[in-house]
Amino acid sequence: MNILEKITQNKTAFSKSERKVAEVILANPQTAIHSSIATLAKMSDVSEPTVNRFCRRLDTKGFPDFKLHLAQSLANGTPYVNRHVDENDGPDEYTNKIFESTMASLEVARQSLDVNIVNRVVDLLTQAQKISFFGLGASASVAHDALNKFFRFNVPVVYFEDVLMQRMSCMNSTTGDVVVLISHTGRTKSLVEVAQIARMNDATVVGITSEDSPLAQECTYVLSLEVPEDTDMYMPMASRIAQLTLIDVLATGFTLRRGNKFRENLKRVKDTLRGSRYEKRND
Amino acid sequence: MNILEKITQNKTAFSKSERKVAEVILANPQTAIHSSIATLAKMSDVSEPTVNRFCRRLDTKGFPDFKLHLAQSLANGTPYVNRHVDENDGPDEYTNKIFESTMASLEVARQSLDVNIVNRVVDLLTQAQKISFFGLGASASVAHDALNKFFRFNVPVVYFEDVLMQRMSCMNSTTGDVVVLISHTGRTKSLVEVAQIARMNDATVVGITSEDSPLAQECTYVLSLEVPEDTDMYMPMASRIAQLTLIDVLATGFTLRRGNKFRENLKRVKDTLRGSRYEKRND
DNA sequence: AAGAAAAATGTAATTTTTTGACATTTTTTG
DNA sequence: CAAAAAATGTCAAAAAATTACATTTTTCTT
Repeated sequence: MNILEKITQNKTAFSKSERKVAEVILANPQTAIHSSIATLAKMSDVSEPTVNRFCRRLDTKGFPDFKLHLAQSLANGTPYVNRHVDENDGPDEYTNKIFESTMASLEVARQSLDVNIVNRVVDLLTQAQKISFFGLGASASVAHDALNKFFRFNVPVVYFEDVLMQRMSCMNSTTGDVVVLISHTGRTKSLVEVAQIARMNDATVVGITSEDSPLAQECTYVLSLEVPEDTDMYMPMASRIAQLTLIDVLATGFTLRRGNKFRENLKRVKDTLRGSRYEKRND
Repeated sequence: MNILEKITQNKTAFSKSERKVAEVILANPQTAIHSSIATLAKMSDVSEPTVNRFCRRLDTKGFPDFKLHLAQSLANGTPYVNRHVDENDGPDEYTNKIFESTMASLEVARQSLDVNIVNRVVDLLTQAQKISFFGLGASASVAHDALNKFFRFNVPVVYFEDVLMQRMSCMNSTTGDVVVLISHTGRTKSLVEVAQIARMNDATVVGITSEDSPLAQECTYVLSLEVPEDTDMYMPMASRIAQLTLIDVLATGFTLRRGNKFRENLKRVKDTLRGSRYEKRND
């Protein structure tokens, strides 16, 4: 586990002096990894062995080993989630915190994803007669995005924002149709009902939602994305971002599965757009 | 830059002994970060100062500093490979590659962002009489998402997918209105025209687009997001994800600026949604 | 609330690790 | 082939981290 999160979590279990060390490190981890144990001890106003004991408590071999772990936590690509925006943050701070926690959520999401199901869903999609993407509220824009991506593939794809339209669309579905439902919590009543309707009409229902949710129970396949809950108010909805990335994964899997001829086709679609754009200067 | 790549690249510039060190490190970087300079020297069959000199040649302060860099390179699991999806990737591979490249793009985007402009745009938004979010194609879903987020803030916010509606809406704009235009390339003709119309009608135009693009030229403020271009076909549109994250940043800045009473209000909106959801079991 | 036990912390010495100075070897170049 | 330059190693000094132990603080018992 990320050692910065570990520090944050264990904070209560620390002794008074150890907590002082923790504060200093959390306040400025970048400085910490470039300091010697003596410097850090002075900054925390404790003795050197205390810093050493602090390191050991976090299951590291000692101070140098601790620094290694810390460096890894700070490395690009593995930011830590616990960077919560608070009231007094300036633009610089909240911008960085949001980007970092978004990246961290993506990492968590990736790990929670079951690749086998991804593969099976890609299979399904390539063979589908019709694909529908539905979501409500914040997830609506994700469905919207999916529409955009899959539309280029020249497959029959459908998206409605309106619940009634979603229901009607599902009423008319048949075997071979795939309905993809997107919901972070998986507790939105109307969406669960849409799932039921789709299933009753022999469509295959794929849920992009959290495991064990009411929605998940109604789905044929569940692509579960466990993203840290947006506990506090400022927390951006990282779930959407994870969902979008998953859509990218599905779209990519789709393209790969369809093979070469299909990809050429895709290129033609891209070229068609050119007319609506200003040319790029060749500089 | 990733230090492992750096070693690979500079390999030719190294001296004979230094190359020996390089080999040993590249062969087993994990071992390297947990060894002392003495151990590593013995493994490479060179003297300790040689290892030290090797570290310095790579622009590090010394051996411990080198280990820190190395640890960071090793942090995100897959160190020195360029992560592009290729034809022969299995589900496991392309899933990981997409997640990783998305995270990497976010990092790049964050660094390209000018915080001062973020701050000024947040200012603008908090004082706006009306906020419009417009985008076309893939960026439409980003605008859609922005609508969702800002709608909760109980401010007059507008979003149209249709170009004609966008134009009409801008025709009617006045001083105090803010129009946010989203486009990765900034070369979509109709959107550039929308920007011109908005400006002619005294609206402030904010562009979320790439610097120096035709669209950027027409904007009052440009939030430039330099995201690696989707050069190859499989590359997902990471730009959207960066745009969404930026929307999160703006929304967060907005909330912070509005202060406490506003946040309580926000909580009430959230509570209202509860009726439409299945309760979470308390387990 | 006093005193004993346990836990936490600091001091100082020891050990380990890293670095610097300089000698020796190897390589390069005219 | 010799002289200069570069590379490498040896050894000692310096820096850093760790250990052992003393002192202080906290906790628990009576």
